Amino acid sequence: MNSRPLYEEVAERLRGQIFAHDFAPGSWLDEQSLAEQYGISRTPMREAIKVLATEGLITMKLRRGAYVTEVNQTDLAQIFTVLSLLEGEAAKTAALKASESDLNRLDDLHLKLEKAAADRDLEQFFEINVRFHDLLLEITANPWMTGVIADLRKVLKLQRRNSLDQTGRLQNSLLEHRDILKAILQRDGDLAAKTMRAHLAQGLVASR
Amino acid sequence: MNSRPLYEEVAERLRGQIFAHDFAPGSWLDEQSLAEQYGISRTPMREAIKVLATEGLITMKLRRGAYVTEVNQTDLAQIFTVLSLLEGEAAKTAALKASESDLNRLDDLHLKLEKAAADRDLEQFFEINVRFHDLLLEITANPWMTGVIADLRKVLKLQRRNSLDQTGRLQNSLLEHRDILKAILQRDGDLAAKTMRAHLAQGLVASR
DNA sequence: TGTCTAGCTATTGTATACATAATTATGAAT
DNA sequence: ATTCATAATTATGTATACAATAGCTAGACA
Repeated sequence: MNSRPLYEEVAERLRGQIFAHDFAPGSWLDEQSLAEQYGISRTPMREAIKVLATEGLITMKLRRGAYVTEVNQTDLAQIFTVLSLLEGEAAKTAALKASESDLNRLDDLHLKLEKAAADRDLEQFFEINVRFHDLLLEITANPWMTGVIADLRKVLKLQRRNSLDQTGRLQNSLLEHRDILKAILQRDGDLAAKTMRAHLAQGLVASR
Repeated sequence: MNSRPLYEEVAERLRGQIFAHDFAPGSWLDEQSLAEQYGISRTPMREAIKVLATEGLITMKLRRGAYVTEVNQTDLAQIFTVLSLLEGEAAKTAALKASESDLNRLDDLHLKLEKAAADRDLEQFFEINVRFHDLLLEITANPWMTGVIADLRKVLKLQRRNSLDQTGRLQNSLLEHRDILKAILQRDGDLAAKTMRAHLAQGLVASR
């Protein structure tokens, strides 16, 4: 009756729990008790665990089971290096090939971001922020790039405490977004890439 | 007794068969008969299939089983776009931070590449070529970048017929490698990135 | 009291059995 | 002959059962 296999739903739910830090990085995942909690058998739970392990969220130890992956500061810096490069390129591509309607959508989203910032609505700001980045990827229309970025962002979510709540980070993030949008509206690809890279570099600093 | 779980060995073996085109892209993978062929039960076979599916080599269809992923020309172009960017950056980083001993190793490898080309030893040329690219990644020392590149290269291997056997491709590839090495030895990061991107762009053209 | 060994337990790894849904085959009716 | 409905088959999805090993506990001996 379900529209998708159980192991996928389980994988998604488990992912959510890991992102929510229900399980701390490094902690052991008891597949038996997890299966009981979810009200399923071990089989789909094991398959879901394999998926998350391949994604890098979980680390398998031979005959010792599954552990939530720990990412250290070095990992974070290296991941941000790759992300900056990719999202920078996406911003550049978007600047060059966005349609007029795309630009309107970007502008519209940014307005909502400004509003969320003015309202000091962190939750909302965070969500719109993600949508802005996603829209750039949508305009870039390279599913493989989008996929790679999504994978890396997943790993980031293991560690990153919401860095926007740090003093001034929200305001700075907004300023950076303004620069990015401006560059794109001017169709200045190189500037778009540069401002995006700077934006993500700040993200790394804020995550320390 | 085994040093690693069965599903991992199965995943590796299955990957190899897919790369060897034992199963054509788009073809159905009969998990039951595969398990019989491998002399194992369906359970580890299913777990291995989940791993390859997460890697993108296999596509799951609900209640229809597993199929070898088909990549089309658009996919290839998009993947090469991302690869060029990443490997270009790796070449740049390598040019800037390689130690003298690293440079010697690169030079040494390239000499072997020249020899393989002179001998018209395609097998050898292909292998040294891969080692050269890998060495650049090793010098760059960003495991996450290396991992992303490895993932994308896996998907490429689904489709790419060995493009080096095309007339003149080997010779051109060698020339491109010369340019890359020269840029790195001169520690010209931007030129290294540029020549590497050009090299991969040619790889895409050759794969058509 | 400390340490080494033996076996015990808990958990992973693997196999088998059962349930369910999709495709194909069969047959009847128009 | 073609089409639709229904049954049979087959493969996937899920659960349970069995096997094997790593780590722990307890007991014996120094």
